[in-house]
Amino acid sequence: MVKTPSFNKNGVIKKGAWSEDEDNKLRAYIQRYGHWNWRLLPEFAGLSRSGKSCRLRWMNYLRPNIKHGNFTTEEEDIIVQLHNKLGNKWSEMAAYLPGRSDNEIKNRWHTHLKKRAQVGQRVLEKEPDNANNKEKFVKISEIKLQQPIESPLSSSSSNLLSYFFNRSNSEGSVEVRPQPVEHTHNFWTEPFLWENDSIISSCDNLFLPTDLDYPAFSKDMIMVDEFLWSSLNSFLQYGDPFIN
DNA sequence: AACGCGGGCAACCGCCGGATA
DNA sequence: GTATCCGGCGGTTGCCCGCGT
Repeated sequence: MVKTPSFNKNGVIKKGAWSEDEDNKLRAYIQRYGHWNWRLLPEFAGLSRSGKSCRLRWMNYLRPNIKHGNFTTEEEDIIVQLHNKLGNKWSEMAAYLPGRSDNEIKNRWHTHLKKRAQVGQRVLEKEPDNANNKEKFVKISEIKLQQPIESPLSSSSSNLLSYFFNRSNSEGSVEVRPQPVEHTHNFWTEPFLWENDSIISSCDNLFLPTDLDYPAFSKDMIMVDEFLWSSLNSFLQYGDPFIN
């Protein structure tokens, strides 16, 4: 965690690295209510951050199934190949690399792969007939890309819902509606403000698998994760926040 | 041991496009 | 048609850390 100065003073938007406490607040809030409006979210979640900052933190670091750490050789090869085809379309590339955020891919490109690609290009220009080089780059270009994965995690709440319902319909229309969690707070009448850290830490467990009846027909629906379920749950409990 | 430097990465900034009133 | 809001995206910044001298 990068240390940074804190500017959290009465109404001042805080910038810089996120603390563990802030992460917990954001995670707990989104797991429970989803991200219905990024701009208003920090106020309800008790965070002195901009909505954009919250969104970025969630997308790049906190959301479930996000991968951190070293890229595999295969992932790097895919990035190089995708960059050849797409250019700097980091978000599109991210669709091909499950668990990797566009920011992470972009960083990886700038810190490692850009140089590698430039060196490779120079070698090819200098020694165009070198069989080994040709073989190497042909090999990379032949990597069979998977179809981009439609990631519900990078979509809006409403898209999440349509994703969910489309999937369930196409899977045979099994009744899979999760059981709503008993909320102790009413989202629309009560700001979601934390009173102390003990509450925050306990809220990490707000959304346990036992709160819902997971569908048995599709294992990967579970992987769609708690966030989708919580969004759906909020929808079922409170209706569409954009209509009400 | 102290210092400088560059790499790595998280986070910010500004712009753009879509949706809505 | 226009203004406004919001989310998303890509470029950029700035801080930390490890390594070399």
